[in-house]
Amino acid sequence: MSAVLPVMKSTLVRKTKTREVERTSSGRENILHEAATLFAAKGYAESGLREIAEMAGVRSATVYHHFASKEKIYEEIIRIALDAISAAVTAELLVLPLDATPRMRIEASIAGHLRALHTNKPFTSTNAHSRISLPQGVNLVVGPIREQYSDFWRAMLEEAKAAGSFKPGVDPKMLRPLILSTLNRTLGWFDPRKGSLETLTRTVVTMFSGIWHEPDMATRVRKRRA
Amino acid sequence: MSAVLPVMKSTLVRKTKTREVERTSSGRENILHEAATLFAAKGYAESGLREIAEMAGVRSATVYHHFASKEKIYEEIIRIALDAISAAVTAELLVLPLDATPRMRIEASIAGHLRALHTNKPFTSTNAHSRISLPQGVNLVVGPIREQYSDFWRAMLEEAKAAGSFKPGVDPKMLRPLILSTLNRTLGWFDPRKGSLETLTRTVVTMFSGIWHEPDMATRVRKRRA
DNA sequence: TAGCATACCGGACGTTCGTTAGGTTTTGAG
DNA sequence: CTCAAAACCTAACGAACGTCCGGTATGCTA
Repeated sequence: MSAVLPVMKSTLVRKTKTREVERTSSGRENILHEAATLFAAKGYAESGLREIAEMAGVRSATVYHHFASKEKIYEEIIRIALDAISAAVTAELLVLPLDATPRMRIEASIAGHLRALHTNKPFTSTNAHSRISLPQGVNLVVGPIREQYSDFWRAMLEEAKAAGSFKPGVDPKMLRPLILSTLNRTLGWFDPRKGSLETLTRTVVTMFSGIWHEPDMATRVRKRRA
Repeated sequence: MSAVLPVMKSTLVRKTKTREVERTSSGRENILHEAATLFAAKGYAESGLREIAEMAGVRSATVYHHFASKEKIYEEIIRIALDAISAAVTAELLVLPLDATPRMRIEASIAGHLRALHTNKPFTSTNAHSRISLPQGVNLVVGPIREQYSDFWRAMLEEAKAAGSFKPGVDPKMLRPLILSTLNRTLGWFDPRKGSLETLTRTVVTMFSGIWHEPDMATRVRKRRA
């Protein structure tokens, strides 16, 4: 029995534009990107709307032409981040053979999660920094989406546990928060200019190899789609 | 050659009181504790001074009788957290035999770090949440203290690397941020009422055992001082 | 070219923020 | 009991916050 696929359904409602090609860096997209960069660097409360507007080359009133409120900007950023992560994980799982072991699926998910984090950095960093006390309304919308992704990991780890994959001494209930928090925190220190994403992934997977019961091959080469 | 001991010297200047027994929950200590609890729950910017004061049963002006500014409160909280962590790690290292291996010292440090985190939770949580953009003046004072603790870990990991303890495939430069961020993040999800600190420590140490070259004994019993 | 939706702006609103001046109560030593 | 220091208060300051109103520029469609 394979893990749930796709990991999550997309949460972004399709834009109701009839035709068009999405002009490069439209006002709205630009504001969104600059806001994400600011939120990632300074946090939500420390980033003023006038500062966001200035970064986007716009006045603060203009922001309200594109977004209903500061909270809604935040909410959309986090949804983009979560969508990117689940899409990357899904893609990574799709290239696995059908008879992949739980361990192979977990390690593929780790690779996908890490890749998504560091190729959407402003958005995923905003998401990672926001564990505590989102402005209430945001958590109501974003909470269930996060829970959906958590459930995917819970199910995958449960399979591994049922298959007897874990070494005695590890508490399986702690693995999901341990793994996900470790991955997310790489956003705070990993610099792609000083080390490759492949090295990071290999180091993390090797480090986690302490949880597995069988020795297994720890450093397999992983294929990537073009 | 053993790792640096003590880990750090205390950064708290002794209170210049002449005698006294420090009445239980003095105004100042109370404000400090409530502020730490609030910062840990909601972050720095989201915690207003009037809210801090109210939690402490005091008016906001009174806070300024004990502290020069909101930033100074923050700064002191983080210093308390860092002092507690380095004290616990030092204590854990002191009970090791003199010929302890690098691996034993690292695992002892992990145990000490985790114990300090979860026995000073409001303070250490505030410290862990504050990776990004402290109010500038705070980072100037707190940055070097953090760097001192980071240096301790760097030196310890360097010893292990020199002793050839690490499995090929792991990038030693990534180990310190990987380990420390994993430990610090446990503050966000570990609930001491649902699992013991010993189980957490054992799971983490076992998980990290993937980095070691030799099989070694992964689950040793660790002594604790009375 | 006329019409219209979209994008943007100046300027203000009410609120909350960290902070402070100046006055009152509490406390403990002599 | 005296009296100074410590602890606490009320009330306000200017600044910055998120938000919004009314009006102007822009660019596509017909």
